[in-house]
Amino acid sequence: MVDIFTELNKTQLEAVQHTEGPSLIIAGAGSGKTRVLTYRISWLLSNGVPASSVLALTFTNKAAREMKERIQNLVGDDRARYLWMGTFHSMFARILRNEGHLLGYPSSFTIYDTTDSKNLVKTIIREMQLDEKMYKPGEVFHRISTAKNALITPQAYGGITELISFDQSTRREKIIDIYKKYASRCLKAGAMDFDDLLLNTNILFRDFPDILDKYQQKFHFILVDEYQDTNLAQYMILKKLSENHRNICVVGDDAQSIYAFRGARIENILNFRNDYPEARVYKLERNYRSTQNIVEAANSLIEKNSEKLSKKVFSKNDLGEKIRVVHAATDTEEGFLVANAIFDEHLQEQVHYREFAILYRTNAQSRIFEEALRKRNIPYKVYGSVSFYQRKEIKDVLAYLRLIVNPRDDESLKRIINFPARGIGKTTLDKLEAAALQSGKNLWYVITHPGEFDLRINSGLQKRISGFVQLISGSMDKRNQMDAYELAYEVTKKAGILNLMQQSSAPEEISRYENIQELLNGISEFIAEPEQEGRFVSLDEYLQNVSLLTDLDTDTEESDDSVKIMTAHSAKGLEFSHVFIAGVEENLFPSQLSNSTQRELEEERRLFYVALTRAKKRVTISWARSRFRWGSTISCNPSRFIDEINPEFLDLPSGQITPRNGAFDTIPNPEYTTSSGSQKTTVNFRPRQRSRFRPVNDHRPAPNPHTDFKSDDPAEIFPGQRVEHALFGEGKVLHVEGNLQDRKATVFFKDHGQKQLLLKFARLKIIRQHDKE
DNA sequence: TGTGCCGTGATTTTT
DNA sequence: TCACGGCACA
Repeated sequence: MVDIFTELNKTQLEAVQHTEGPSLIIAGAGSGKTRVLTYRISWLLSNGVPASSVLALTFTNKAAREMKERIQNLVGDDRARYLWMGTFHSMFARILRNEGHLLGYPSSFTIYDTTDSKNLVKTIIREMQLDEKMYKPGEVFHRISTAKNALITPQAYGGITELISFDQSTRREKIIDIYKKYASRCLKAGAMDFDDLLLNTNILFRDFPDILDKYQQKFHFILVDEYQDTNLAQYMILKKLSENHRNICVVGDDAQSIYAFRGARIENILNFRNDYPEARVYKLERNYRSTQNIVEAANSLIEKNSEKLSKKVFSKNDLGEKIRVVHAATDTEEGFLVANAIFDEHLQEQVHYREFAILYRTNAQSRIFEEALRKRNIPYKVYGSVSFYQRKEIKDVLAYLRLIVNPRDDESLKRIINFPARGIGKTTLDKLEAAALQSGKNLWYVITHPGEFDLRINSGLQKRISGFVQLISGSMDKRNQMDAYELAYEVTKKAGILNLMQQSSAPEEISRYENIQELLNGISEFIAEPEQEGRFVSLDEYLQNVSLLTDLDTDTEESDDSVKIMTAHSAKGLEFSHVFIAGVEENLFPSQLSNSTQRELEEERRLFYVALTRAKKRVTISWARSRFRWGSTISCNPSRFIDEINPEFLDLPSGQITPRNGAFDTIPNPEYTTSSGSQKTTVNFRPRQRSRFRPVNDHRPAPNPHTDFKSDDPAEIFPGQRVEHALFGEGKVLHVEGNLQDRKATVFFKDHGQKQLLLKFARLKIIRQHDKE
């Protein structure tokens, strides 16, 4: 093991070596909290603590993976392997796979994501014949989710007068009934949603003391990352599990609590010492990441919050530059100014593009920066757009796999019974659902026992349905002979999904096809992973793993030199040399929906604090005087947060912020003109393709040949050329039409025939200028 | 059963 | 503005 005495400062060392009894580590931004956690676990392991008795919880797969890797490096693979280290959800899912039968769940239960959950809520609302405008599925689901996070079961919901009277005040008194139905339907389907993983663990521990006892005995040491973000359900589980040994170590920063809107309770960390009076508190106050200026500026801002633990974060790094505050006339100009600044700094200061990040409050702001960066030919990656696993085609394929593993999963069945289209339409599905509802059976039971129901379905339809049944049950039988990849590949092929997409030349279809390939690659990587040690990996195992992934778990490859664009929320835990915080305006940051109460405003302020402290060297805050929102231009004022930073740390060009300050005028900006025509130049510039995020967890899909495909500029494509397409291979350009943005080419591919391709999507590589056969 | 038009409504979101 | 969902039609 590395010498911890040289690698850690005094407080860090103390926190690492504190083994017995509860401890609270207050870790300021950039203070080396991950380092402390990993060393602490390594310390435990190298002092003879068995890995299987250590439970280490994080909020993201990425954080868990990074820590695991670091621990492996410190103490070796074989020791680290048996750690219970992962996200709250995945660790408790693991417990529920083992013990869930006590609550009536199969060990191969399906995990519903938010979309599945909302769909089910919607179905129930329809069945109850409620007005969908009054009972919006999303809102109803949110109520249910909030209840679950607060450990309120459907049975308990009625007893909470606050909830009932709130529902009455919004004239939605049926929410309790929807919640009850929703819960029983999930149970019937053998499915849990994300919140159930926590709620059911609580129920399990509450109703089965022997099970609780077993895990209390098992986990001698519990460590929790980002403790400020735990909700009540998580808090209770931790409290119960640590009751016996009381070796719980929580790490967090109250100043970075930004998920209250999802049920996180900042008071969990604020009150830790009440729960564990004997707890030792360690404060990591030295920031190793940022310059003194950035740290001091962030401190001066967060001081405005009343709810906080006392700590004084400081930096011994360089003093650094002041925070630049710049403003633009319009949001479009803001995009240009930021893009130009990045371009110049990259060029003049030799900073890699990957050292830049643009942070904002809402995802909708990304477009402007995408366009501006593209125009400057600056590589970028947008985080947090449509998740890979949320894409329709991915969800469709996964629904097949889920149904094979858990035929009770009605949501999956509904999703795919008519995809690809096999002539089983809405009317038929309604009949099946009615039969299922009446009999209390699952849809799968209904379609496998059609004789038991009075379905009134004609023979043609019956044939099609039994074809579907055969497709699925055929694969079910092979679950133990074929591994996850073989089975997934076979199903996708047999269901005709691959064919369906291969046939089409529509750009969206091609992209879908590529995504499915990526998914399959991912499965293949998963089963080949060293951790599997070459054993047989079933589809069940793969699905258990995949349900809890999001594409934020993607590794940023070292070689990837691109500017990162994301919300301030997504940036938590990351660091960049140069950070741009954009759209720092009243009603945007802080959000207009969050400045009504003191608590909400304080959370916005913490979010801004998080954004500031991502930066190592330089922060640039920008705002625009007018912004295009929801179809019209609105005028904006600079955010109060700019005022709240001690001006001593700010670089305000003429001393104060007024709409007249042309702070960015100092930056060379040949592209941009302030004339009213400037907007036009950008408006018709559309993103060619949203930068895609590969689904990567611990298992990285094999590099997709299509991703590495180098294409030529659409403007260079002309009739007569010999070109290559990632999927269709070689072909000859017959005809090109349309203007630059909508340029469409007719290409004859020798293996796939004639296709029409929109050049802004289809990537073509020129092989020869003139096709001489 | 599949397609196209119109109206509505729109934060943040580790799982 | 843009995306999605509902409804009307073929």
